[in-house]
Amino acid sequence: MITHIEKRGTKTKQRLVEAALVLFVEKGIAATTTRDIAQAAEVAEGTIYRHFESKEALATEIFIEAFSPYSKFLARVEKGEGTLIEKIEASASQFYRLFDENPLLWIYVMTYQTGEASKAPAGTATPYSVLLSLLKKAAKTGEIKNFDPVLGVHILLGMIEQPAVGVVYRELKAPLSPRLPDIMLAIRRVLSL
Amino acid sequence: MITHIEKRGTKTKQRLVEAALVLFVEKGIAATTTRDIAQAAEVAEGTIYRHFESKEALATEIFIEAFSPYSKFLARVEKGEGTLIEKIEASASQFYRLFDENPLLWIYVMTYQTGEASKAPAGTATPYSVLLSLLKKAAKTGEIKNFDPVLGVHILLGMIEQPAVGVVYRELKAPLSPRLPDIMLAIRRVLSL
Amino acid sequence: MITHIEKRGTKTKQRLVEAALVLFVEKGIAATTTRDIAQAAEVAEGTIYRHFESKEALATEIFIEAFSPYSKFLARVEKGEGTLIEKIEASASQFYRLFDENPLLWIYVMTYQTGEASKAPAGTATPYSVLLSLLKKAAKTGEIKNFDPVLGVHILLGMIEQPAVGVVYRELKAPLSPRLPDIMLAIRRVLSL
Amino acid sequence: MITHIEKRGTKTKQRLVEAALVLFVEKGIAATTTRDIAQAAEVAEGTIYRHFESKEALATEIFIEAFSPYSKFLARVEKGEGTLIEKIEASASQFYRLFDENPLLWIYVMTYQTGEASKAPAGTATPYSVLLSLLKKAAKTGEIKNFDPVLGVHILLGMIEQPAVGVVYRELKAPLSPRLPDIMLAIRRVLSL
DNA sequence: GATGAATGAGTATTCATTCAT
DNA sequence: AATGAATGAATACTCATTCAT
Repeated sequence: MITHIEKRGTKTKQRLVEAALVLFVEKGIAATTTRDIAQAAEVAEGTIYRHFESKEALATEIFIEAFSPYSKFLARVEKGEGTLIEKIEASASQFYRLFDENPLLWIYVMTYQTGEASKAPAGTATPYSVLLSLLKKAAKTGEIKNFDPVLGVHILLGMIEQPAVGVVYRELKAPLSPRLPDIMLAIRRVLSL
Repeated sequence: MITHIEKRGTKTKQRLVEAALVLFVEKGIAATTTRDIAQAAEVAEGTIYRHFESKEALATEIFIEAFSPYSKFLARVEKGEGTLIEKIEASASQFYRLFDENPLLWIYVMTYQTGEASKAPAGTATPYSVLLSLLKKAAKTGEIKNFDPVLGVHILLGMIEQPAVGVVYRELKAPLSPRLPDIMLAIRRVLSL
Repeated sequence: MITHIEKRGTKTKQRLVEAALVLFVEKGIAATTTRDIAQAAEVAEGTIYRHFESKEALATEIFIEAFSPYSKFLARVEKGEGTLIEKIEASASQFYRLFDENPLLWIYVMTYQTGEASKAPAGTATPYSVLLSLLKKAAKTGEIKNFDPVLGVHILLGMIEQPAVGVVYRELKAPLSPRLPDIMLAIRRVLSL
Repeated sequence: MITHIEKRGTKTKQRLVEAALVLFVEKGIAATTTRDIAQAAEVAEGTIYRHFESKEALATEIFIEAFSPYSKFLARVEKGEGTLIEKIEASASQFYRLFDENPLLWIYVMTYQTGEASKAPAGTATPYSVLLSLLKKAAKTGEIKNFDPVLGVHILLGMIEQPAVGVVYRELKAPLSPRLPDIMLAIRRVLSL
């Protein structure tokens, strides 16, 4: 059957991505071999190269595939209507929603981003870039005061992202979304809003 | 001449550690080759093995050497006198002091710790373990209220550690210690203290 | 063409075994490098590891492959019908037959056996174990007299195996099988049979 | 004290030889590292090179030191007075005497001799060369009959040397010298003398 | 004589990638 | 699309040997 063959192909790629993701998070990209990936996905090693140009390309594709929709979401939030705190909440809420759907993927995204620095094309909206622009604007309008925006961004980023690390290391129970109100409360206090 | 007296052996080991540290942070342990290290330290590859049992042992030694004194410091803080906020400030202050002395080393310690999970012997005091015990005690005495201590720990950890990441990626200017008052203010607000 | 059909994989493994055998006998296992083997077999060094887990595994497989059928043969002789001298003759005759087919292989087996002691699983029939059991039984039935069986076994083993060494060092002309009658005559004299 | 220093040197060389001998027999020359030897002899690795030009030279010296007096003994026996059987007995007797003094050394000599072929200078009297010349002469004088001398030599060599192997593998109890009469009886029977 | 740090060539083994089937 | 044998460059690590002290 034709559809069977079609699906086989699609499925194979999906299996490769899923297998690779687990391994990349577990042992890091460099320490994961193509053999590991092929075995976990139950395909031949050569098959990886039917779907991806290289191991690196596979790693990058997983990152981009996840990050780029979120980046677009962040760009929309930045340009949209709303107060500072509403925009921060929208960003964090979406991050936790995505994280809860696939925690492994987002831990991968978080470490990939810092580990390999900015493999994301320059100009892409990142949590850092968007938060920074929001805080700077709010400082200008007097919405917040007495704060170095760059320091503020890092404090906020830490508050939002570190709980995700907690979930992966089983210190915090999934899902993360229900924690949003508590975290937002803390953020509001920090910003005195 | 004074410099003439320095032992060759000690110097070589020190050069290896310094070269490895830079490379480990830059590209990760797995992606750093013994050849890289030897070239950077300007010694023969074989020389690495006169001072360390393996590349892994070198990586572990760098971590332990840095982390274990800080861990002992944390343990002393935990058992010592003082309010919650004083203890948090003491821990963070010491961390920033050490970080400012050698930012690379402490970025390495932070990533090594999470990357390879708990290569630190079980029972060792970590920022997470100490903060958790402090918050739990404070919750019991009513010093703080309405907070899941585990979530609280991750929020605080994020607030303290993320600025260090900012320094390494050149978003925040070193040194970090002068930022302590601002960060402690934010923490006090979060804890409503 | 018929030769076209031969599987590449099988051939490669066979070429590796043959190349390794020559080198192992010539210079010993330890002194033979994987590079030597690969060059002699005209394959890449990495190819060795597609067929064998390690150099040691290759060495062991060659030994087992040759020795284990002979060991089974010895076990059958031991349990079968016949006089002492008939059984000794059967064992020696089979050894010489195999030796004449591939002298190198059997020199390898002889040295491997003693060199690495008993890599052969315990309980395997060896020339020593079988001859010893035969001599002990014959001593009990009175078939032979006045002899320490253990000393006797070593004398007989030396008589049977040392001529094979002579062939390899070109002191005796191959094949060895035609020498069997003379050697058996000597053995009969020693045993006074 | 002067003599103390002198003896220290001599002792060091002796300790090196003894340590190396054990290791060479245990694991083979190639598989024995200079580090192994230095550790076993409790000296620094560099010290080996005060006493020997190379690891190979050390291995060769051990062999020559043991073998060459025996070789001279064999040459004297060959040229001396006596019947065939007396000369064989003298050779074997001396071999067993030396073997009993230091079994390890003589196992080493036996394997070194065959392993590295003829590192002994050409023209040196070896058990093989002497036995061959004796048997050939005896065949000419009619002392023995109906025998290919080369085959005969290998049979006799096997009968004499294999028991030594038995001792090393703990199948036969040391010392070997008391076995000489039984072995000579067997040899006499083989030669019909 | 003795040391032990240092070397550099070499070792077994791994691995991302290719390619004929 | 998929396979898996083959590759060759690279890897962590070893080792006999040297040499300043």
